[in-house]
Amino acid sequence: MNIAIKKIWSTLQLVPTGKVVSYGQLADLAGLPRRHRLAARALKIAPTEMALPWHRVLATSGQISIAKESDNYRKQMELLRNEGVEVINGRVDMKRFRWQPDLAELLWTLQH
DNA sequence: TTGCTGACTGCCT
DNA sequence: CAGGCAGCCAGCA
Repeated sequence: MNIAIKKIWSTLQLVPTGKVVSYGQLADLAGLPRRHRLAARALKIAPTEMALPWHRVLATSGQISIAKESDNYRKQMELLRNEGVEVINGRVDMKRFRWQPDLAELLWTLQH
């Protein structure tokens, strides 16, 4: 499996409960600027048994980026609400819920 | 190699 | 706020 995909997955594990990131932000944090579409692909092909917090990734607009009719769409909304993230009309207020780690937090997280 | 597609973005109407 | 669209970059036929 592609090393870039693995970076996306491992970076996603750092996103704390109750916070969200955009695809582009996730790629940036993984050290892969301009690879937001790769981040999307990484989530799509991620094995279920990895138990990644895939639901904490949204479009930069705050919209859920899955087909509204799909089971996963409903599941993502449910998972987010379960951890305190407000979802209104399929959209999250990114100003309030975006994960914005500062350098100290990132370093701490990477050590544990 | 070429062309098309997509769980994306930013810009412009 | 909703579309439309070009740019983007892997994966796949």
